[in-house]
Amino acid sequence: MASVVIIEDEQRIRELVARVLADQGYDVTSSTTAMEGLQSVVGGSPDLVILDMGLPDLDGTELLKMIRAVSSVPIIVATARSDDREVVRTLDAGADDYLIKPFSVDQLQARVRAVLRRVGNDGRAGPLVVGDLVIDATAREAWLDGDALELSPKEFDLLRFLAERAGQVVSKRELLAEVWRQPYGGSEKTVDVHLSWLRRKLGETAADSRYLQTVFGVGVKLVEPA
Amino acid sequence: MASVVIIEDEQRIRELVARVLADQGYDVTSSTTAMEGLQSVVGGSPDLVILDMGLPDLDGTELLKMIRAVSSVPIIVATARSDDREVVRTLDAGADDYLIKPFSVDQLQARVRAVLRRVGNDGRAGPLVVGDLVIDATAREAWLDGDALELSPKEFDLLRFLAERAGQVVSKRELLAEVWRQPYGGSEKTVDVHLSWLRRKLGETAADSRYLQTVFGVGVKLVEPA
DNA sequence: CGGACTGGTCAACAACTCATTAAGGAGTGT
DNA sequence: ACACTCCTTAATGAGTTGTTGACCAGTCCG
Repeated sequence: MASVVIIEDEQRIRELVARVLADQGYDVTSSTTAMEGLQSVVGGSPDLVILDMGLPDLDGTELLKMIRAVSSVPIIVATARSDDREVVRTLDAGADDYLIKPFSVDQLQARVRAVLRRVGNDGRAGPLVVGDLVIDATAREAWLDGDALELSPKEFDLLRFLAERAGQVVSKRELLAEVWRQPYGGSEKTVDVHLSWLRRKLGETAADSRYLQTVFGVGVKLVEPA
Repeated sequence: MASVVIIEDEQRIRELVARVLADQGYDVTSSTTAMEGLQSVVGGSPDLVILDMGLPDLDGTELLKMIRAVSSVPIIVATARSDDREVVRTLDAGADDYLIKPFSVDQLQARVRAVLRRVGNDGRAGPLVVGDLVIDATAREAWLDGDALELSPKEFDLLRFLAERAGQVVSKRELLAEVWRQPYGGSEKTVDVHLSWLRRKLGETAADSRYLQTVFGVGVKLVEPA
C-alpha cells in the first residue's frame, strides 16, 4: 500500500489527516517541522507528501523546492490562502495539487486518490477475503458464498472495518469512533442495531453465527468459519 | 521510450517542456511554428504531441484539425485561457487533454503520463469498452449497442471518466474535481443533473439501470451489465 | 437462584440523499 | 441580432438510511 508523509504543525489537522489516510489503508508518517519532514521524505521514499505551507520554521515554498531538489515524489500542499496567484506560484514551485484550508475529508481523500492514480500508484487494494465472504472496497460490493449482499452505506463500512480486523475483538466504542467518526458522543445502541442488521443479511442470528461473533462484555469480532 | 513533438513558439516554455520531458527519457522534437510542427508529426510519427494554441502563424484549432486529419496521435494542448468554452472546443477539435498556462512541471508530467498510459504506448488510443458501450476518446464518440450516442461535451467527459474507472465507485466531489476541474467550488447538484441526462441517453432511469448505478451515500459507478 | 447488567430485535420517525423537471443565462454560429 | 445548444441553479417529490426508545432474551456473579 502507498506510503504518505504529512508535514503539518497544527496538531489537530495533522492528526485528522493522518487518521483519515490511515483508515484508508495508507502507511502514514507524520512530521511537525520542516526539517523533520524533509528527513522523512529523504529517508522514507514515500509515494506522496502532504505539505502545509504555513510551517513556523521555514517558508513552505522553500521546503517545497528543497524536497523537489532531492525527490520527484508527488506533493499536495495545504494552504490557508486561496488566491489564484498564490496557487499558481505553488504549483510552479513543483506541487502536484493543492488543498485550501479548511478542507473536507472528502476532498482530501479525492485529491490523494487522484494524485496517486496519476502517477500510477493508486494504492488500490485487492478485495478482502474472510472465509466465503468477499469485500471489494473500490466497487463497494460484498459477496457471501458468491451471492451479492445488499448493504446500506453504514453496514458496508462496518463490515469492511471488521473484515480488516478479522479475528480481532473490536469494542463498540471503537466502532463508534472509527466507523461512525464519533469518538465521544453517540450511543452504543446504534452499533447494536447495525450489527443486528448485518447479521440478518449474512443469514445469521446472534445465537447461531458463522462470521459475526459477540464477545460478551468486550465487543464483536468477525471470524473465519471453521 | 515514447517520442514527443512539442509545438510552441515561446522559447522559454518550449525549452522548459523539452528539458523536463527529455529528463524523463522521452525522445523530444521541438518546433516553433505550425508548419514545422505539422511536418514533424507527419514525418516522425510521434507517440504524443504537445501543442500550444497561441501560435503566431496559424490558429491552434486549425492546426489541431490538420493534425487530426492525418494522424490519430494523442494531443495535449496548452492554452492560456482557462474558460470552459475554450477548453470544450479544443477537446471537441480532437485534443486528448489540456494544460492551462501557467502550468506546473508536475502537471505537465502527470498529463503526459496519463495520456500515454491511456493509449498504452502504441501511440494509438484504443476505444474504451464496457459491455456493449464503446467510447472512443480520440474521436469523441460513443456507441451503445452499435448506435451512436449524441452526447454534449460534459456528458462525454463524464462518461469517459466513469468508463476509465469502470466498476469503481466515484464520489460526486471527485467528479467535480476531475471532470469539472473544480476541486472546491461547484455544486454536486450539477453532477446529479448531468448524470440524469446521461442516463436518459443511455436509455436508463435511476431505478432501472444497466450501466450507471448509484451507490447511495457514496457516489456512482459504471458497471458492465450482467 | 435471582438480580443486575449486557446484548438483540422491532418499529417508527427524522434526517438525509437522490432523480427529475423546469427555468435562466452565457456563449456560439448563422 | 436571432436561434440554438449547453451548463448551471433551483424546486419538488420520492426514496433510503440512521437513530432512538421500548421491550425481550441472554449472561454473569454473588
